Amino acid sequence: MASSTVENYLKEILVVTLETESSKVSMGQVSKVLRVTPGTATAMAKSLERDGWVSYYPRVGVSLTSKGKKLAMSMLRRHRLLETFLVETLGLDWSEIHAEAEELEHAISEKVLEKLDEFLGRPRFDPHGDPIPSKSGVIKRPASKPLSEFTENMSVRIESIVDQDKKFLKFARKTKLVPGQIFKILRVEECADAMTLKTTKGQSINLGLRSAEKVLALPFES
Amino acid sequence: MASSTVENYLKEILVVTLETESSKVSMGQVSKVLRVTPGTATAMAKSLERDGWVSYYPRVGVSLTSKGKKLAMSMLRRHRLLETFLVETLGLDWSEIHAEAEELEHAISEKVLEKLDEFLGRPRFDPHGDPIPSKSGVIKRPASKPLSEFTENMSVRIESIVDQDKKFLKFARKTKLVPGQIFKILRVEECADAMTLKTTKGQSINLGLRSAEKVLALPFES
DNA sequence: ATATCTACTTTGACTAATCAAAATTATGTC
DNA sequence: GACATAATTTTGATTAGTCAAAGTAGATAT
Repeated sequence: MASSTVENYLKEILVVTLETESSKVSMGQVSKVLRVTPGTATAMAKSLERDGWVSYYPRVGVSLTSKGKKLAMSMLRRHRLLETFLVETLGLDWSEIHAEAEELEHAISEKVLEKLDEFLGRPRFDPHGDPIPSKSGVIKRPASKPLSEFTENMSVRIESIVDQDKKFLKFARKTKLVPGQIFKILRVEECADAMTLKTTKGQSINLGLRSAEKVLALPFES
Repeated sequence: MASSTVENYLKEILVVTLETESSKVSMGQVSKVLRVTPGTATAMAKSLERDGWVSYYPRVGVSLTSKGKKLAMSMLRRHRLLETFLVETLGLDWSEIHAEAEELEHAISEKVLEKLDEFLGRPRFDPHGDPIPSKSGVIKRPASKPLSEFTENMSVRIESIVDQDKKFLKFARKTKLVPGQIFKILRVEECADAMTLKTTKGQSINLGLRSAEKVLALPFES
């Protein structure tokens, strides 16, 4: 049985793998996302390898084995289903569900998860718009890309917010920068490092490009 | 912050305290309910005392401090609310919810618990019929007593099943020996160590006195 | 009152997970 | 190519929680 520490390492390694689209994750990245010292990450890499969760290439990084990937996917599924439950059923605030799900995901059994999935109507996306892996570990990621990569006059549908920073999530919610919303891109000012969006109702938002990178969207044909 | 190990020790100490109605719980009992060696229980007693959760009287036992009792009550509340949720909302089987709640109770935050309580309509009893402590830690226990202490021709209302043994719970469910049910006591045969009950619908059950001790009931005036 | 038994405590050892700080190895610059 | 810098690994130490086995204290019995 994997401890919740192990589950966390595997899940975060998977998330970084998906984000960077390279199979090996460096110890530096691991130690950063898990907020441990580099030495701890190295020690953990060895013990994860010993137990068959990852392959460890000294001074290069780790990559998930198929056993490791399976567990990591299952963690992602737990996390996202729980987030959905917390928002949809219990009405918790969008900005606070991440930490809650982070705890619960280690405690919920497959059986309960299955019932929860059923109860929620087998949702395919969580409240952030991220896809929920299926029971068998398949994940369908729509080809969304950061807002910062769209050009003027395009219409977009927000898919997800990459960042988990509380303040940013609060801001995003206030300005309706949430999954499902449609925006038109009014202006992109590369030199001023900013872009202006408009909702269908006419409200406009100014967004720094730094922030725009954290918001994934799909082109929207109206 | 208390670890989930500490939470478990405190909760079980509280349960034993309530059951035996004596404030001190011996190390033997602690080691038995927590399934650890006696040495481990002693070591833990010391560290619980160091952190102010219990008072430890060597060779006698431990008793909860008010701080310890508060946390233990909160654990009991979590446990029973979660069991209620698992049965009422997710439709899990009565006999399997204990173990599930045992895990989840350490992961759920006060905030989520509060929302869950609201969602469930602030229930006062869990599916086993045990009272759910209020947020402030108050527990109302009706004056129920074991079935074995009732006499012939009395009508009783089942309040709770003390035992957590899976097989017994399965049997109890099948024979409708569940909280809320009304039975009439047909016969008590002290010498044969058995009693016979009858549901309002006329079905009868034979129960050993050993088992009858595990079923708490209230007198029922029809 | 002494022997015995049972419950409890102590001791020594182990694993998982962590940190700090020192040692090592790549990487990049001039 | 030598040297500085950044990333990684090693080493030594700590804490929580556990067990096995040896030691001790109280209670019980004869």
